[in-house]
Amino acid sequence: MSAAAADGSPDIDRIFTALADPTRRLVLEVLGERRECSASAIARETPVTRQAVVKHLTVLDEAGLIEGRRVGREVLFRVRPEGLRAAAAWMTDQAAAWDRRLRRLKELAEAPTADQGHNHTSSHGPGESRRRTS
Amino acid sequence: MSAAAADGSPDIDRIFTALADPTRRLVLEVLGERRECSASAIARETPVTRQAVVKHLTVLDEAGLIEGRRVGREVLFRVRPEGLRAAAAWMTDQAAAWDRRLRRLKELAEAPTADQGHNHTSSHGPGESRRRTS
DNA sequence: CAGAAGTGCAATCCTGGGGTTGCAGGTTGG
DNA sequence: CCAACCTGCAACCCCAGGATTGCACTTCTG
Repeated sequence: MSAAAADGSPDIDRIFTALADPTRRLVLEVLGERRECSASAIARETPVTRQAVVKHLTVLDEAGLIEGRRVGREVLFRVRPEGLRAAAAWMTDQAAAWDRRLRRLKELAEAPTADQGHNHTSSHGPGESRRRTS
Repeated sequence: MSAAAADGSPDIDRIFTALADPTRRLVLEVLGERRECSASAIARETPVTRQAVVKHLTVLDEAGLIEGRRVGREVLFRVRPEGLRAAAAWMTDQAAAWDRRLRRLKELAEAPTADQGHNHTSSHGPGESRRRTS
């Protein structure tokens, strides 16, 4: 049942993890070209064993990037554009947020700010408690 | 020198690989909040050692998601929104392509097509030459 | 009904890469 | 000039996960 992408939460982690693997992207591509496809069918036209394909399909499904339905003795998978779209939206948002900060930083640098003193951080007082930095 | 994202090619593989790691996303987030940051600074406010941070910064840089400039004795990194944007665009394109095919498939199924015979594929002729399917 | 084709599951192998430690080389500031 | 701080390798540990093999079960076809 996918376990993800059921609602509006894209589950970024699963999606990026799924998309990070080349073989998985290959499988996705094949699935994108054909309309519906079984694991065995994909395995037949890629240099990957059926079992490996199944694993990848599972990951892709959990990421909400594909969905499968059982027909007779075989399971047909198809691509789910919404998943990718959601992830794309997330990335665009992030980029926008960064842009905002950078732009702000820039115009703040150009403005004749009076108080420019770097406040020394003052965070190295007693008790480091951080991880060893070497 | 990043080695990537110099031109218009987003280098999907590097970007997704970079984004797939949680720690790397954390580093990115920190870098997104602060305007510019050194590796040591990031290491100081995350549960990661400086060396690990450096590795992640390298990966992010090669993916074109950040850029660094040497100042005095330290190297300051900043986020690069364009990289993310490019990747997002790629994903959106993919999703669109899939949508197109699925839509086409659907209207083709609804249309009263005369010739509906499944053409049997006929691809299992002589000479499999594929990998062992078990 | 028997064989072929497809799926599901479990055990195993093995490489990649995230994380750490250790040390050497540069810069900065008192 | 010396101490503090930051960066830059390099070697090493360790485990997640990608890939394979083997077998049992179900479904379709002749």
